[in-house]
Order: sequence, then structure tokens, then C-alpha cells
Amino acid sequence: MSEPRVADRLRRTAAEVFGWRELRPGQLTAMEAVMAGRDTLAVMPTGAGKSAVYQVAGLLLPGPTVVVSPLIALQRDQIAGLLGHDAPDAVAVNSAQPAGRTEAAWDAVQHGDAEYLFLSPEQLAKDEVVERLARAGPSLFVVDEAQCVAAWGHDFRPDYLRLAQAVRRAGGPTVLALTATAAPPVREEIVRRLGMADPELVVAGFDRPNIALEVRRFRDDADKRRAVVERAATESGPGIVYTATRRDAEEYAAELAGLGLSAAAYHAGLAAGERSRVHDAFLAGGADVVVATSAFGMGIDKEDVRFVLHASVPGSLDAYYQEIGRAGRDGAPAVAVLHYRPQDSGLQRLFAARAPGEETLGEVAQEIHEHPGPVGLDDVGERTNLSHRRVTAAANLLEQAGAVRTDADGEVRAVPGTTAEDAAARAAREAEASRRLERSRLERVLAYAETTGCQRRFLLGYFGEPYEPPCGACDVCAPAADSGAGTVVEGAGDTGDAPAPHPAAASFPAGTPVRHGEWGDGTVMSEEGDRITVLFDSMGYRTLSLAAVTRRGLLTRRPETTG
DNA sequence: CGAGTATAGTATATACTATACTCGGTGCGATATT
Repeated sequence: MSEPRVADRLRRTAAEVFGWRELRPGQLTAMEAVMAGRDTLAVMPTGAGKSAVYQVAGLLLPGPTVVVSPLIALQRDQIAGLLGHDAPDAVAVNSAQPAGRTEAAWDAVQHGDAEYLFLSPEQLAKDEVVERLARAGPSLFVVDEAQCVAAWGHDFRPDYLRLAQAVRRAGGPTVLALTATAAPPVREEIVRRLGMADPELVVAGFDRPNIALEVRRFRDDADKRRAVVERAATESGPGIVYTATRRDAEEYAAELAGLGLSAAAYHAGLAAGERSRVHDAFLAGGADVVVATSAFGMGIDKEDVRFVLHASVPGSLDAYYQEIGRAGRDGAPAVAVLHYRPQDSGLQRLFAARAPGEETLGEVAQEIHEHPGPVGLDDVGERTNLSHRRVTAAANLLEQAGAVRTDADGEVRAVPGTTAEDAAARAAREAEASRRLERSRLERVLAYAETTGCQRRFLLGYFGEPYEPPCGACDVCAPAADSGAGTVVEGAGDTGDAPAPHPAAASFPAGTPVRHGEWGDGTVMSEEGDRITVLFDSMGYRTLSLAAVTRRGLLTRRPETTG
């Protein structure tokens, strides 16, 4: 393994520079891997000190440390955090600061006066930025909030899928990806998209036993709304209510304020000043409840959030766990309640359909294929009159389809032997596959809402962590639900104690690589009672009845693929 | 996909129902006005 000397140096630096007397096992493992030049993915809950990994290791490595961060506000927080220590300077490059400040930042990085450089993925889409970065010779390339790669890269912020090119052009520094929440397929996507080679995987435990899980099911919209308001008003705060739309955020906030609570709405449609006012008030304890869209979250470093209510279903369990994970960071009891109404998933289904259409793909493919030699994406944008976002998303799909390649100076070119028409058609198929995956992620949310087994077991299973119920803090296991317990014993019993009632289940434990006649290759993700859930490479998540699988021979095991 | 709104139509001049249309989340960076 690694030399004890490295661990000692890391510990000493942590203590002397940052004042941390102890490093947690996960932190040290990740730091040592990075020090050894190994690409590393660390999945650690908030509060486990993810930032410390790059702060300490980056300091001991020779060149500057570049940190890709999704929000400028987050960059500011991180820089402010470093200022509090005896650590060397940290600077940022973004559009929110005056040009002079950006110039000074580059100077400081170039001359070794600044150790940490923070920027967004969009900055790295610019040639000038990548070239300056390459000249600075970074030793460590950090992707903070790395779940954004998978969650936003496909459509919303496609530059997230081009970070691997930036790493390569910046001289191939060691890559460190950090996230609090990522299911196994998301981890796999982060590793693949960032071009991480033979990565070290550091995964801390996912369970948050102090967060009680609850699902309330509704048919009628008015009933649901009443329940959400009532719960937010009676549960002791501070708390967060997540809604699917800005309008709902406003309406719930107004209703709660009408009941005398200090409640505020938060969404991306608000003026910047109002947003930061609500944000600061919540952190300072000056607001009982914030009613928000998914815009509210990253950078909320508050220990004592007591409840997180969802007024509508989120788009994935990854998003759900991320959002409820903001509760109970102090370790004291907290509650997460999902208000579930099947119709509400319609909106999430719509969001999951967003990807470049065939027309856009055709236009971009034609432009690239007809261009003599490599062409920059900005040029493609000008010629097609499409936005940076759409061009980049389309180019990513074309590249994924093997019809386009990015060369050493960041320009794209057609792969010889491919035609524009064929390229667009193949890219459209890639887009369809990713839409299917998104939709199947939504299906897992609905399955969670409808499960009759232990909800904690279901959630942790989604994140690849086996769990033996009872958990003592969900609708099924909670002692409070004593009278209703009889109705759910069947689901819980199947998975819990006693000799397994379904001997066939042993044939497909979680992690088994399988092949389906129609849907191709996949991996068993979890088993619940007489059903198993398989993640198929091209179809996303599918739940199958074990009885049917056994009877009709639907699945065969396939040899484990490595890599 | 589904909720909300707007318009048209019907059975009687205000109120209802049917159908058509619109809108919905997340942030960066660059650009145009004050």
C-alpha cells in the first residue's frame, strides 16, 4: 500500500495548516490515492469533509489545484472557507467578477501565489481558459458536486460532459471527483464521462438513521395540498418544502405565511437579492420554512433542519436522497415525508424528455461533416444559429455515437467513413436511450412511493447498500405505525427474517450481470420480495417478477465484464 | 403528462359544460440598457 510517510505528511498538514486534529478513514484513503497519482471518486455524505481531501492533498502536490464547481456562490463559499485557515491563496475565474480580478487570479496561479483555482465547467469550454490552465501545469483536477455530470450533462449544462477533454488538454492531471450522493450507475457514468483511469472508489455509508422516512399517498390534489400545509405548519422546524413548480412554491409559502409561520418561497425566478435574503435568513435561523423548487439546496450548510417535505415527486431517487439529506445533519431526529400522487409524475416525465431533437442533431452533424477539417463548437453555433447549449449537447451525442471526435485543441471533426445523416440517426438513438434511462429513474421513485417493504431498505438498496430491516423509522418499521403493521408484514417478511420464501431469489443477487432476450445486457440492482430490479444498459431500470423470470427463463447470467 | 386558463357553445341572459391552448426546473456566460 502507500508509505506511512505520506499518511503522516497528510495528517501533519491537516493539523498544522487547517487545524484538523484527526482525519476520517475515508478522507485519508482518498488523499493517499490522490497523492499516489490515482484518479479517485469519493462518495461521502455532507459533513464528512469532502473538501478537505483536495485542500490537504492539493497543498502537498507540486502544481496548482483546479476545482470545478457548479455554482459561483459555492466557489465563493469555498474560497471564504480557505481564507479562514493558514492555507495558501484561493482564487476564482468567472463572469461575476471584474476582468481585472480574473487577470490577477491567473497571474497568482501562474506564479504559484495561489494554490486553488475555482471555475465552472463553462469556463473550461473556452480555449483561452484551457490554454492558460495548461500553462499553469495543474497537478490535481477536482470535480466538486460530481453528480452534476450525470444529472445536468445531458441537456441542461452540457459542458459537464466535456470536462474529460479539458483534463486531457491541461496535461492530464490526477482527477478527483467528489459527491455526496450517487447510485452505482451514476458513479459509473461519472468515471466514464470524466475519463478517469482505473479509479480508486471511496464510498462512505449512505444510511442516515436519524431521518425518519414517510410516504403519504393521495388521489386528490386538494387533499394532498391540505396535508402538505398541515404538516409543514405542525412539524417543528426549521424545515424545507420542495415543490415541482415555482408557482407552487409561491402558493404554499403564501398559505403558510397566512397561518402565521415565517415562510418564504425560493426559486430561480426570484431576483438575486431576494434569493440571497431568503437563503441567509434560513441559515441564520430567521425563517421557519423555505418552500422551494430544486434550485434550493447546494450550499445549504445548516445543521438543524428538522423536516424535508416533498409536495410532489422528484425526478429520481438520486435527487430525492440529496434533498432529504439536508435534514438532520446534527444527528438529532428529523423527518422526510414524500407526498405522492401518481399524476404528479407527469411533469417529471416531461422533464425527462428534454434532449436535442433529430432536427438539431441533423443540423449540427451536417455542419461538422461538411466542414473541411476540425471546427470549433462556437463556429458551429454561429453557422447554425443554435445556442451554445444546444450545439454542445448535440455534439456530445454525436461524439457518443462515435461519429464525431474532439481533437487536441478542443475542435471537433467528423470521424472518417461516417455521413451526417447516419451520424444524426445514431445520435438520436443515443438520445432516446438516455431518455429511457431518465424515465426508468423516475419509475424507481414511484416504486419507492408504492413499496410495501421497509423504505430505508429500498432507498439504500438503490444506492447499492444492503440493509436488514427493521429500521425502526419508516412507515413499515416504525413502532408508531403499530396498528397498521399487520397490513405490511407480507412485504417486510419476504425480505427480512426466516428462511427465504423464494429460493429462486438466490439465483440473482444484487450485482449479478445478466442478459435478457429482448432488452440485452444489464446488472441486477436489488431484490424486493418476489421481484428483482435490473438496470439494463440500453433500457434503464426494469422490475421483473422472479417467478416469471424463473418460469420463462427470461434472464441468463453472463460473464462479469471488467473495466 | 396534467393543470389551469381562455374561448366557444348551449340553455336561457347568468351559469354551466366542452374543447383548444399554454405552460412547466436546474446556472452559467455574454449582451444590451440604465
